[in-house]
Amino acid sequence: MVQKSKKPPSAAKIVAPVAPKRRGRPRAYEPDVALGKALDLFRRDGFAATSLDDLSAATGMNRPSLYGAFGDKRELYIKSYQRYRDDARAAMVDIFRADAPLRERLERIYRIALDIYLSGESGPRGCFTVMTAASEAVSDPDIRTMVVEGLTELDKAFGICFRHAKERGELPEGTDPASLAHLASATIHTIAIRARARVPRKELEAIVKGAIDVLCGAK
Amino acid sequence: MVQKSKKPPSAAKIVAPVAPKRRGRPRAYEPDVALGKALDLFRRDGFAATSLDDLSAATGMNRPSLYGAFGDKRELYIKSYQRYRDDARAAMVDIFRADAPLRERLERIYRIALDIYLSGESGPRGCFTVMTAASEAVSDPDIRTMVVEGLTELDKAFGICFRHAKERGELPEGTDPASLAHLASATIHTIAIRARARVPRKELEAIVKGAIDVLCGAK
DNA sequence: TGATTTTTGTACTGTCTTGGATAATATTAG
DNA sequence: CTAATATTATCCAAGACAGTACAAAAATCA
Repeated sequence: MVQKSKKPPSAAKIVAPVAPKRRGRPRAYEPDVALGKALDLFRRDGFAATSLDDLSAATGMNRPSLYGAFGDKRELYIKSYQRYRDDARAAMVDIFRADAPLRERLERIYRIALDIYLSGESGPRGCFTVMTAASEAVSDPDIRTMVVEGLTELDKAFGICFRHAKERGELPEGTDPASLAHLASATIHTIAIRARARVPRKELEAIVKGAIDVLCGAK
Repeated sequence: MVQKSKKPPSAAKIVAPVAPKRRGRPRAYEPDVALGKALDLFRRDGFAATSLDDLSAATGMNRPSLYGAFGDKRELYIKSYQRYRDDARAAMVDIFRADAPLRERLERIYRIALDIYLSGESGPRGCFTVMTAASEAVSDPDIRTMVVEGLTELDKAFGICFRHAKERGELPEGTDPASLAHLASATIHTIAIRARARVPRKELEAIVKGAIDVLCGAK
């Protein structure tokens, strides 16, 4: 009922990005940008400290519209988190798939991570997973599942990186790609936390540089 | 006024743990254990989601007593965080100071970290700094300062570890102790996050083991 | 004993909170 | 033009919330 099918089951799914001629009064908001605003709020203040009034003000939608579009607060939070993960994945997937030397790939991944964590008008926004979702994860099984998925996805992506590098001889024979992958993920996590504490980008870049040196087996 | 001197300025500071014969009605609570209960709540639910009623119920103190003893909610949160840091430091300082081989020191540190993060009746409690304090750090300068202090303190402790190890020849000549220290801290952070997502101890121990292998330059 | 001091217990205030009910509005379908 | 439909805008209800006022209670001091 909440998410009722938006169209009568038409023969073919039309992917028309424009005017499917909906029936009633037109929406005064764009769901995508509204969700983006909600994401920004949740990311800055967390679940509990973000009120529906805040969300209403930020999205320009009034309360009933919010409910109609996204469900209750928790559903909106989860949809925001999904959006965040989708965005983050989209920003990194090309680099993970790219056919570049290990060091270059790592440099590019961490540069993007820093961009994500440090952007934001009212201070660095940090990582949704680390800053707010992980907190909710203890008490909310659905969020917990998403967090675990996100963590293992990152581990795996790094894992593939290091395995490739080892196969190409970029890494010494004895190295364990899985361990290096976990350390690479850990570096993501530590800079997310430090970014949130307003550690300046220069320092974070130094930490990243040191980590890359170790992970690439340089000296 | 909040923290008024508890005794009339006596000649010598008496460290008597018993009955200094206070004047009025005796307290029905012990400040230390009450603060511990408050810490547990804040750690589980974060600042915003923890209400004064919750705190009142958990500590057994009623609202006015809470205010009298610890100040308002934010002050109580900060005092809880200080308590957490004191406890964590106390649990690790001996190991950091101990004169043991690098690998053994790391193993002991991480074992204690896991104990801290995984304990708790209603699920793993995670790390106060990572789970809730870092979130508040963007908007609250005082908390931010405490978080940064905590992070750098850990970095430094690990830094001393690795520098010692290098001086003793436990590490190859080219290694950079500061980078290894940051990776050791990052490992602390990553297990704190994963613990909160209810990743089982076995897996966390495997991650730690892999990290130690890399950090000790094994293989 | 009576005065003083400190803490407790109860009750209160005004604000904020989530979620929803209702009516007005804007569009399409026939 | 009329009916159907989807969205908006306004308002409301019930409860949670932080913080405080005030009197009763329990101790020490003189």
